[in-house]
Amino acid sequence: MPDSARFALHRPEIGPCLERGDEAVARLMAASVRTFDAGTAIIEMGGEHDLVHRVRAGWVSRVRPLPDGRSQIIAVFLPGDLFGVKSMFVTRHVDAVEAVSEAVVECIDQRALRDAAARDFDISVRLTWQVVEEERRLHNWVVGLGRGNAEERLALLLLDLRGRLALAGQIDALATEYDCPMTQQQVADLLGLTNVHVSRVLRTLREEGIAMMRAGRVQITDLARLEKLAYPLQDLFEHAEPAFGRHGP
Amino acid sequence: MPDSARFALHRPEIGPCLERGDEAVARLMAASVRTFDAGTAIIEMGGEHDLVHRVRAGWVSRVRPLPDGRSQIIAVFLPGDLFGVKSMFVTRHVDAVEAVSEAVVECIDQRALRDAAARDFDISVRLTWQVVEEERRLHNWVVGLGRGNAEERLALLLLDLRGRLALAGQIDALATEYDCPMTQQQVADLLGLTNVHVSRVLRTLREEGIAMMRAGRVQITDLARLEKLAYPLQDLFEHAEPAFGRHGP
DNA sequence: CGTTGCATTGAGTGTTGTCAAGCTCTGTGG
DNA sequence: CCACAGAGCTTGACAACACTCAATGCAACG
Repeated sequence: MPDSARFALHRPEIGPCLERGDEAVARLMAASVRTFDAGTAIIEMGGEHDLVHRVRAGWVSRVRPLPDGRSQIIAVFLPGDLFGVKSMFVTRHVDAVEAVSEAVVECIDQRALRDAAARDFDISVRLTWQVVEEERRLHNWVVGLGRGNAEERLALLLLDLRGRLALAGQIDALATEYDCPMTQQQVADLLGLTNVHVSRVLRTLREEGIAMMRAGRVQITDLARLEKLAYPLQDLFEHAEPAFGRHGP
Repeated sequence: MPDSARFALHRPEIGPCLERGDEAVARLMAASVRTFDAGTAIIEMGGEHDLVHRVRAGWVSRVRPLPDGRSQIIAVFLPGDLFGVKSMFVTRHVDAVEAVSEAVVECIDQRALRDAAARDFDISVRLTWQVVEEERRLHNWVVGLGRGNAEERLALLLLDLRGRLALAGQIDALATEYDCPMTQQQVADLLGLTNVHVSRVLRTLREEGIAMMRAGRVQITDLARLEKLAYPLQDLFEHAEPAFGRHGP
């Protein structure tokens, strides 16, 4: 699946390292592949668990339900992403992880992965990249939620998903449409809005001829204007720039 | 400075490990202590740098200014916190780090720290703890920004700062007041609000006899009600639970 | 052919932002 | 000692944005 630029980096020498690490991780996990229906829990909230997961196909989300019924999606994981890397250091997890679409997920015991990382430097690079990349995305997301209005957040989301799907090799880098299995309620929980308002903002984007999101598919009809909308929230340095080259052996 | 519970954990056997690691890090950094005036930049935005920092005294913030003048504070670091740990893996940083109050900060080259971590397991535990803890805080913050109203966010902030200052040994664990050098504008940038609205919400908290924030000092006058306000956003498992006990030597 | 889940729309409300003015406090220079 | 400037905080009037509630539409599916 991953061709050349599965991991886009400013330090090109790391690319092959990450590629190999990713393949090695996938090989290690190949023994334990499971499929989850859309909407089912992959990791229960509040439980203890010792597994590091990797998305093989489908979309997955980290969700925090509030005691009063509200809920917030904290992150979305796409094919190729690792999640629960934190399991290597923390046993108890406060949020649930759910399948957004039908999802194929593989996993490995955190201890076995740690041993593998100790033996194979590529694997440890791959793990670290995931953590650093995740923190970068969280920072961007805090900015979007804190300072973006509904239109800006939605524009940012559509572009972010496009970019990540392209990196994951799911779509062409220049593609202007892609499948998106999220319901409007899920988009709302991710953007910190209500489903009703998401519907309204989508309507204006549609009427303006900028983008459409319908029947599980996103179509960007005016990329330039969409980017202009999201511009204030955009991370100017699109991708992290790991300095693994400096690592000793 | 740090007495018993500088690091509150569910796995008590890690406590000493973190204590020792923290002291070791502080010792390593003792050579390069600098003082910054309130409002000055510690790390410039967009620059490259190879330093991992530690706050010795004062408050520090990671801030992302938007091109149109808005800005969002992504994180606040208190005495004892490490920041820029990411420097060990990434050279370019997209946000600035600024002193909120006059701040005393020490630092070390990321490479030297990595070598030290390889030699001293306590140090690597301390570093990992910082990263995991930071991710946990970001997750909580995304929930607060996405789903909390102004009052809930402010209540959460006041309690969060209190808890962290207590862990940092700056105040007593049961203290109901503490110094807070942030201006209302900074609080607004942190909470994703305007300074005007922060002022309004503070007034209601004051009028209700719940809490006050004036002249650089926070006084919580009705802790129970403040906690009730923040309750929906509260992380039910207050502190991370590192599984370092599983580590091999 | 209902039922169910999701999306859409409208009307009314509430929270938060904007703009602008005035206030308090502090430090500075006359 | 006073006048002044500046920064930060407060307040009010108003506008904008997003939410709530409720009704309807529209598929997919049994």
